Amino acid sequence: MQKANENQYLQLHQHYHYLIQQGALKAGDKLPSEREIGEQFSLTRITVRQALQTLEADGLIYRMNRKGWFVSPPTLSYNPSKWQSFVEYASSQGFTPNTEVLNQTLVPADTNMANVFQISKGTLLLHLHRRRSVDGRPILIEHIYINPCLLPNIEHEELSQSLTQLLRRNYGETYHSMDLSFKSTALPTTAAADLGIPTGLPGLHIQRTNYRPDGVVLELDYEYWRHDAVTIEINMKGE
Amino acid sequence: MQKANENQYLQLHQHYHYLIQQGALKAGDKLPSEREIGEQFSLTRITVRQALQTLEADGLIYRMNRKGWFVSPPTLSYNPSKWQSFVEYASSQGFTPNTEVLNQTLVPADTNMANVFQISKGTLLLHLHRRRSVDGRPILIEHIYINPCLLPNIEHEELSQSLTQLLRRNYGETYHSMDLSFKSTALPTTAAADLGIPTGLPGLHIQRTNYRPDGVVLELDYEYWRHDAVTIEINMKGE
DNA sequence: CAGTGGTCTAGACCACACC
DNA sequence: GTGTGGTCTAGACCACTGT
Repeated sequence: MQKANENQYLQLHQHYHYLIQQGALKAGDKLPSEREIGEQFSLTRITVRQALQTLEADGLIYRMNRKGWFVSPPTLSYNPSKWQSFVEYASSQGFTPNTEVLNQTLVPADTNMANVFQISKGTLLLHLHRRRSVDGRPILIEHIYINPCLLPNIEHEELSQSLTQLLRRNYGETYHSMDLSFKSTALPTTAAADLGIPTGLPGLHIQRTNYRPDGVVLELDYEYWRHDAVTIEINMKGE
Repeated sequence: MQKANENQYLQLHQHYHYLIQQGALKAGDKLPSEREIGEQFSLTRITVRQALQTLEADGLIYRMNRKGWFVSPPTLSYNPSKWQSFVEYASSQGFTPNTEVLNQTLVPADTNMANVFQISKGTLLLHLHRRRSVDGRPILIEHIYINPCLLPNIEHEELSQSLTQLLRRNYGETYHSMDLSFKSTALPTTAAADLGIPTGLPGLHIQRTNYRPDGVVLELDYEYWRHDAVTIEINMKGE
């Protein structure tokens, strides 16, 4: 019943914030159940959940659907200016990366895609839908569109590997420049489902367009990241 | 009482999502009060709030403290690779930008700052705490640290203006390169308070380090953005 | 099966904004 | 003042996980 300086959910938030920062709770540790926490602090489950959701927004904890709340591991650092593949930068940071191809189809280009790739509407594009994980935790959903005319037989390659490396090795293609767009937004329902997390959680949406040296678009990439899984690092030279 | 295909809060979410996308609700429009919405759809306030918070996570609506919920305006596009000032890129996108200096002090460098600026611990740094708005809506809190030894008398300048332009005009300094780091995280309590929004909302944290041509650090900048106010755009050349 | 989080009801009081 | 969102109580049932 205390109406002290602080709201109760913020006090509970600070409690766990402290435990995690001090290392009393470590990455991957499971928190007590919401009901247990409620009993321990004489709080309603709703209040407990508000505290947990605030910690989740901080990126300090995450939930596995109906399994419980867990302390978040450190974030992956993603540096587009290094032109490294996911496997390269995840491994070099001590994570064990994994890629799954969820779907792989040829789809006709709509008006927008036709514009981007400078092809006529209806031309078939390779659509690659992948899920990438580190240490067994899914953190990223990719939707990649590639113009197969530029890369004959690419659809018969093993597409769970690094596209960067695949293109270099088999087709001699080399990325020349890319446009990136970052937006913090809730994960779309489908991406959240693919990641196994509830709809509406904050996420990071990245759109990437890769160009060949001659300016032709090689690859269009929509990425949906867990908001707490990644830090973007970029080094810019100018001006 | 319907336990149909969809949760009730997701149905309500879709309802407003549709209204906003169709333009029936426009940027800046106020939504009905939580209690009114609850009556209209026979839902509890908690369920209504869950739907509203999901729309907020999408960036479609935002709240003004105890005033109500409003439809979000379009995002500001921030392109660090263009080396433009806030005023330049906000104006060119049709927004009316504004900058307020919340605080301006000389602070002794701690160990970390001393390392970054390659000065001895305790040397005085200029700390600039600013709030930036577009069309009257605060969207960004800045904490800037500058080594005043490199820029004599800078503390007597009008510091609500663009630092980029100020440095160019008065000191001949020109940025040469910068390191950027982006992280999606909840806004710290103080930043949320400065922005007039509740603690714990998702936000975008940007850390920027600006270097002189000789590699000396000119400026260290911590930025906290509303998550729904900005899209980061970057063009990279390589490799 | 029991335990977990996910959703929801039907209220309550508070602090603050606006009039 | 009244009305708003902010916080909180004390329950409930459901869907799914792991045994």
